[in-house]
Amino acid sequence: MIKNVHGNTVDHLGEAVVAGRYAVGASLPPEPLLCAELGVSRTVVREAVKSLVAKGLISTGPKVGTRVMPEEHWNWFDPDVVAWQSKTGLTPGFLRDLQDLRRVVEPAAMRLAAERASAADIADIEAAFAGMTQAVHSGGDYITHDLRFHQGLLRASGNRMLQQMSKVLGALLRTSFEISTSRPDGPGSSLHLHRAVLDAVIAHQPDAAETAIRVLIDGAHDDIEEVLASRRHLPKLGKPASQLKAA
Amino acid sequence: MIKNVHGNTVDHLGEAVVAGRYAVGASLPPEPLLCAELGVSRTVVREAVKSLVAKGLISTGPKVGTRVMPEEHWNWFDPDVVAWQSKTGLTPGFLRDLQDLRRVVEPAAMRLAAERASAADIADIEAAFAGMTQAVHSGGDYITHDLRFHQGLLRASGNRMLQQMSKVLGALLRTSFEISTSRPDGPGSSLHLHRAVLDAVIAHQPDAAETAIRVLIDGAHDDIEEVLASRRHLPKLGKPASQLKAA
DNA sequence: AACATATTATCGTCATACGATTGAATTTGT
DNA sequence: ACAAATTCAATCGTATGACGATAATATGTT
Repeated sequence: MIKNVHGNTVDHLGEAVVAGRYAVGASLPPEPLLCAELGVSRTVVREAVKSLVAKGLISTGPKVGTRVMPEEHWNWFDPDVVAWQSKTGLTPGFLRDLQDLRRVVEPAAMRLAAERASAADIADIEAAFAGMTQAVHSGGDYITHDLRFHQGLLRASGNRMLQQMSKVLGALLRTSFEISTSRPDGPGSSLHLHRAVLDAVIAHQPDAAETAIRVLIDGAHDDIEEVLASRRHLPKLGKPASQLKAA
Repeated sequence: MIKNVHGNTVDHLGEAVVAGRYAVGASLPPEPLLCAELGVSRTVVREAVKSLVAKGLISTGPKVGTRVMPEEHWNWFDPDVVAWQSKTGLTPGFLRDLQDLRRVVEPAAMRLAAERASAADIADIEAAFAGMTQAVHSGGDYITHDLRFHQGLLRASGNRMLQQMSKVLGALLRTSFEISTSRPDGPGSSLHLHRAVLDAVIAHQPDAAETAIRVLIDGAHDDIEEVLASRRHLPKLGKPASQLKAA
């Protein structure tokens, strides 16, 4: 998946930082070294560094170098940051944060969606649900449609901030999906739960929508907590960071 | 407030984009023109542009130029983006989004804070509250301490994402403060409401903490809705975008 | 008119040079 | 010997010029 030099460099450095390859507060190699390591010009390295600064991952200064900022300064709602974290492995702590967030945000968002969803919103969500159904029955890409389903619901809330959380929550949904596929019936069992949410939104019933999503969330929550408890000795979940080479 | 050439350029361009100086989908002037306008080198312009791309405000491409992305693509949890929006004027729609968000997030965060606040967290919040008290009695900077108060509470929730919302919510708190100062007693009347929240958190009483913050939020909510309703003819709130010159 | 081709505007990348800042080493004074 | 002022040096910050890559537009051909 080759994009362009800039994008690759940002990804490479961002992933390295998020993966903890450099300790918080420590300095990255000086620009000339990074140029040599990555085989790109200083221009590219500098612009990539500026991108990471814009995402709150690092800070720079003359003589002081490029240092890793503390994690609470990182922009955790940035899709790239979340993607890098997902790629290097979701820590239990991060998963717990995501679950807290989801339990706070999604029920409230479903209420709003039930009140304000437009016809176009509904159509999008219906299409996503159709995709989920088909994926369960005839095989196919379930998770993509699942993400679109939840993303559509968040969008239907009509709130810019709530909508932006779909990218972050997506990381949680993906993990939850991976877990559910490893059990009998897998995602199929939750199809009707999704349908209940959508029906409530279509019927403009905030209470019912909130209740329905709570059932859905609690199920996923239990699944994840179970895995978290059983794998307590393992530090991380998700795809391990493997090939860190680029150039 | 001169910082450095890069920071000024990012601010200038970011503010211009957020202020809607260029229509969504439209192109900014080509790099050479921007260099001339801002009186900086192409290096600076390019790095500034990359920073804005990282925040989701714009996108670039050869021959296509640098175009403004649709608002739902902007990273609304980025402190800079929020600051630029606050500076150019908070639209009623944006304020409503913020209020929705606050009503969803803060009560839940208070519950978590009541369960997990550490001694250090409490000390921070107490210090902020002391600052608020002093500001009311002997005059001083109330809003700064108020922001620290709420930020401390969010931090005490122990959740990375919740904590990051303090910057965004800060824009709402500032507006709410500006409104409350224009009435008798101003912020003084809400001092005991803040105290109630803090006491509940110290006593580890999630229910009480949630109830207390709800009272606080509803008061601010009513104030803002009142202003929004009475100023319906005015498009925006907050400091109007005035000096857009830099260089 | 439809399609293939050439043109061109604009960003993408590279290379080099020098200025600015700041942490650390060095000197100096007491 | 210790502290304060000074010098030094590492690293990022900014400027400039050049050329390659890409894609929208114009041109030409069938």
